[in-house]
Amino acid sequence: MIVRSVRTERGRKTRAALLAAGRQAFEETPYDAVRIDDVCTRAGVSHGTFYTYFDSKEELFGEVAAAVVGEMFAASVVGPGVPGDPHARIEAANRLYLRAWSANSRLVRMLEQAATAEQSFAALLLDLREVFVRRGAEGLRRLQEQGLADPSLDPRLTAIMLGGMVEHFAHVWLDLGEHTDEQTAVTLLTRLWAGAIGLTPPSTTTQSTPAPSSAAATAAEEGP
Amino acid sequence: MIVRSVRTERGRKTRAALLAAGRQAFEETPYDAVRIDDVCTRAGVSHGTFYTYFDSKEELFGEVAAAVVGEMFAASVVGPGVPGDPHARIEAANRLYLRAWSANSRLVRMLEQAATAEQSFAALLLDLREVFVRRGAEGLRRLQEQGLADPSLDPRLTAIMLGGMVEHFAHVWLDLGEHTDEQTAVTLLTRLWAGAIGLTPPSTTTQSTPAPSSAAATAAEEGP
Amino acid sequence: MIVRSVRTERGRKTRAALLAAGRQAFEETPYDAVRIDDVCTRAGVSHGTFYTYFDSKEELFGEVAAAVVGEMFAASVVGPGVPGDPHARIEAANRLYLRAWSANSRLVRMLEQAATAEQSFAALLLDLREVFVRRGAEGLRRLQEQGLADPSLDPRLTAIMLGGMVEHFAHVWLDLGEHTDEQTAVTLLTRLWAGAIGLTPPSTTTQSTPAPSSAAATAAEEGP
Amino acid sequence: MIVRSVRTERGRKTRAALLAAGRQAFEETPYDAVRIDDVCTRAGVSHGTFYTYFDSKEELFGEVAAAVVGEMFAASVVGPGVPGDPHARIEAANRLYLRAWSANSRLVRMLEQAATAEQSFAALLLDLREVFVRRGAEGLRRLQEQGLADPSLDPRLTAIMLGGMVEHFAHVWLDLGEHTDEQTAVTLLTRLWAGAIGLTPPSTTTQSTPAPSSAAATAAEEGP
DNA sequence: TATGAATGAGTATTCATTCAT
DNA sequence: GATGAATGAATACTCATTCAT
Repeated sequence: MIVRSVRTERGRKTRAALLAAGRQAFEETPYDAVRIDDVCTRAGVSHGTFYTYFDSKEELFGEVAAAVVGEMFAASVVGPGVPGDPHARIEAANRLYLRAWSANSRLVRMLEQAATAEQSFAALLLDLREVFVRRGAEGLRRLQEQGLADPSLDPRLTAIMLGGMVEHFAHVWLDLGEHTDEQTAVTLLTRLWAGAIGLTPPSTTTQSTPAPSSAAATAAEEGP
Repeated sequence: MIVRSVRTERGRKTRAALLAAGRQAFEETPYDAVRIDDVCTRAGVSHGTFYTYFDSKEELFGEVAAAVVGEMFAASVVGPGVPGDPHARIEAANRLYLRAWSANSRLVRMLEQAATAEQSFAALLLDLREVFVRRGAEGLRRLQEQGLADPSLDPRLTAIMLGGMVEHFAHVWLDLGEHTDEQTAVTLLTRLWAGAIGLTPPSTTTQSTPAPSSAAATAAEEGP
Repeated sequence: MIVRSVRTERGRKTRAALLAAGRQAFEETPYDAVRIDDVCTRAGVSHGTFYTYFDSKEELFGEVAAAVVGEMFAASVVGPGVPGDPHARIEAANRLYLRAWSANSRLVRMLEQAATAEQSFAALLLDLREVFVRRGAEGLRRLQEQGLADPSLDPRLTAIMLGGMVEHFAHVWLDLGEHTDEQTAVTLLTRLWAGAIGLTPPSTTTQSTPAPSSAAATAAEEGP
Repeated sequence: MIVRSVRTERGRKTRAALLAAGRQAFEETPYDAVRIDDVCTRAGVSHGTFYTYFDSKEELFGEVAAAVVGEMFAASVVGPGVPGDPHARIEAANRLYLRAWSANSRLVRMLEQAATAEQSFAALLLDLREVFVRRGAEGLRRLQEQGLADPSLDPRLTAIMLGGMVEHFAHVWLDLGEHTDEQTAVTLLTRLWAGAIGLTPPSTTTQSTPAPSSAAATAAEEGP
């Protein structure tokens, strides 16, 4: 079976079922504990059928991971209508960041795990991280240019560190069970982030608006 | 072999060899890929001998992990002779923090992985994290009391987030190959940390306040 | 492979081959010495295939034993056309009894052995024994009602003892190599059995009593 | 260690401890499940020590079995003062027979099991059985000579069958949990035995004694 | 395409036995 | 003699993958 491309409607459905079943399985079960039989059972197909569509568990996981990463890319995009207030924009970005990582926490962990064994997964992971890093660095650079953030900070390294703070918190919060609510977490992450980059206090910028977060409600288009 | 307690010098050496070999193996190989026979070969004993000292791979890993966690506890203690300057003390703490996690990055990742499957490992991991969180929260609280840090920050949550930033950076830096040198990393982490908590710049503060140095004297063994 | 039900003809054949091979192996080899690989080799399948149909050696043995017990149940039924003469009927029953136990002597011994370790086997064994005990007790009770046997004998206990005599003799005869021929054995067992229950000699009784033959008609399918 | 004969007092004690521990273990545990380590633990010696006294588990079991068989030989001897009444003498013999087999039921079963694998054990078992068979055949022959039992019965085969009845009942009674008390069992076994060999009813012999069993109370010296 | 039976490499684990101390 | 650490042969079992139907 060399031609893996699906030809018929029926085949497309089977493939989709296997992918969905695989994603479910990888979310619930540690990587090595995921059995192809489990996936097939969930998908309602026989074991032999799996190999019509995938060469191995690795290939299946690769596709699942790529799909997840694609979703995270999409989710990370701050939509149009972002307020001008930098603080509100950072908050909006942090909320998206936290949600994106929270939604796929298990699978990202698994991807990290798989990355230690397979080069291709490591590359996928780096790609994923790079998107967030670039976005963060870009936002910081813009603030620096506007004279709103400490200009001596290295944008890339700073974005890695502060982005890592958010990403890591998503893990601690969801996987390790640290108790807090999203609003509290986002607010604090944003304050720390703002303080860390020396963001000129909103008091100067938004003198008349005591509630930056209310402005954030209609926010977005791009990260900080 | 029900009695697992080692009775002779020879036995103690063999056990130590197995532990050392296990640690090596767990550092180099993904958890599920570690074979008991690999460990035995490294330790220079037959595989039957393994079961004289451990019941399973899990038990071996448990001991290895406990040892690593113990080392990290020890390494996280900021020793005496630290300068009284809060900024310098944060930097010292961050350096220790980064080194502690860097040195055992692989094993901690593995512990996280193992924690998803075994409750006991999850508990060990929480203990480990808690020590660092407490230390961080305590340091922040002291600075707040001294009027040197933003008093409105929740100490625990802030410590989790900023500690996570350091911990996560250790991972990105070492495991994912982000290029930078330790000094640059520590300096930046410290600046971000200090900015995040609103640490009053030393130059301004230290002049008129004799407090920091005297306070530092009684806090010499604790991080920020 | 959770679904153990066989779906195809091929599967049914393989399963049957494993059962047959297992029965052979258990007949030739002490229980603990039976290797799953031996069974697979006899059945001409790889050892992986074994686990498609059975979870363990115990499960295989359970099915083999159940089959044997089923056969013994069937073989113990004294068919129609048995003479009405009680003595002749006891003889017929003893012959069947002896043959049934002789044919499966090894497997029954093995079942006894297995029963010391596994509760389910003990239950199977008790069931098997109970069938023969009931049949014997029932036959005796009928003879007692007809005034042909000592009415003071406890039917159940007597059946256990005399049945045990036959069962045990099958073992001594076949497994321990006591030399004699079946006819001699059956004749003697029958004389002892008849004497033990005080069976009224047929010559004396049958003449004036039309009962035995009529009674035999309704007891044609039951042993003594 | 070629010389296995024990030289010192200490050695004799250790050996005895191992034998006792082995007997206990073999009584409680199926043959293959008996671990040499168990035996050593019970005996309070280290594993290595076992091999100072025995070559293998088989050798140990051989000695244990020989000791048990020796005891059963001894126990089977009906002591002096046996009453002349044949019925009482049969009862006394049956009681001894039942007790001897009951006391060592588990070990005899194990010996049977071991006999299927090792020739030497089979021989030991045959020896044991032979003693009881001889004794039974001899008793029957005597009764036949005295005109008290059916002279047409083959003494050896009859003794095997009736002896088997007792032996087998001991097993069913003790190992399989058939409920009854010893007195009931012995009385019934004796009645069946007596009836089976056509023993001339006591009424002829002990006219004035309506309670044969009371005479049996002071019985014994030899079997029937 | 789908099925599910067959395969066998790979791994953990047990335990009798040996041997240095 | 006694100890207990070391050995490794023997075996059960799993599961990804192949293949005939």
